[in-house]
Amino acid sequence: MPTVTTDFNDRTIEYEQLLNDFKSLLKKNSLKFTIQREVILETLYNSDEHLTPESLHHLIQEKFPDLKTGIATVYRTLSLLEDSNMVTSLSFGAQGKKYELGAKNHHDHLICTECGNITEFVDEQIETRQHHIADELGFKMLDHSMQIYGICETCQQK
Amino acid sequence: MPTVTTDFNDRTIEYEQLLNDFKSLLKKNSLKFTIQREVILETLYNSDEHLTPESLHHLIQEKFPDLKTGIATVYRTLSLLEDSNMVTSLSFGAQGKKYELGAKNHHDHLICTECGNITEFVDEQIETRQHHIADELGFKMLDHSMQIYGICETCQQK
DNA sequence: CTTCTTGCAAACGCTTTGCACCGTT
DNA sequence: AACGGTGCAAAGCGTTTGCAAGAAG
Repeated sequence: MPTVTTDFNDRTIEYEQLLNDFKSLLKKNSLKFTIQREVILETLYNSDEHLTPESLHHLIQEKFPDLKTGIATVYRTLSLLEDSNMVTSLSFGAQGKKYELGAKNHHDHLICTECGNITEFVDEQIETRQHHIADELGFKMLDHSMQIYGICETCQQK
Repeated sequence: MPTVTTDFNDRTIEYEQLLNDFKSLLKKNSLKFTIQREVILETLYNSDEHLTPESLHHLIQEKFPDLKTGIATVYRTLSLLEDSNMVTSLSFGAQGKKYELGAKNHHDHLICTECGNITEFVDEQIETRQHHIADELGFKMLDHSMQIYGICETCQQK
């Protein structure tokens, strides 16, 4: 073994925590831990992209062709994960949703209207204000999402 | 004529401006001004709700049953209005979009996850930060939307 | 009279569901 | 053994489109 790669270790530990959370969640609800469910979680974890159910399905078919995972299972698992707040989604009208693991740090999104790419950001001032606003208006805040739409640097140069 | 009702006058003037904008838009693109298009704009204007294409269609069928406006026309007109930035939409995954006139003052949304109702708000601090963020990340900002999800006062009491 | 618009119905694309078989517990 | 999960194909549902008839310019 070469010298320890902290990055890799961090990722590994993070993933195992995630996997354990998932297993606990399943147990708590008398649901079963299956290979398909694990592969979906793992693929989400290893992707830096925001994935559509379809693109997630494709990734899984490429990496684990033997499993023959059906798209229905991908949808069912994503719903399960979203209901338990392990993943979050962004909506795109009739074009569906894109999903990402919610275990990552919270962040908001800059979406390029030309190429569809998504850049993440966090701004503490905005986070703080959101809590103030919900309080003022009598809402019990559960979640929030913010998207800035525009043209990214790359597309501006075209 | 009775004494002037400023509220009514404001609304009327506002609507006529809107209608003129719409007519200009159509003319500029060699499109035609039809009764259906006018009725869609008017119904959007007279609604305080965020409307789905379906609910907008229902409203129109109730108020103008003789027109027999088809849902396809509602969709086509909403797309037209959205493309020209006269209306804005909120996405709800596969459940579609809700539309509102964009001519109103800009605002963000508090969405109740229990009853689905939408409360509007504006916060200048957040508006300002959004511009800063887009600038910092090299985005040419075109638009943005922010939603806070939570449980509204009414639903908390249930 | 030309061109755009409309309503209708069919097509579409993403998502959900019913079912028989299979895997986990 | 019992119970939930899976893949498949069909159904669902909101949205879009092709087309012939109709209205606007």
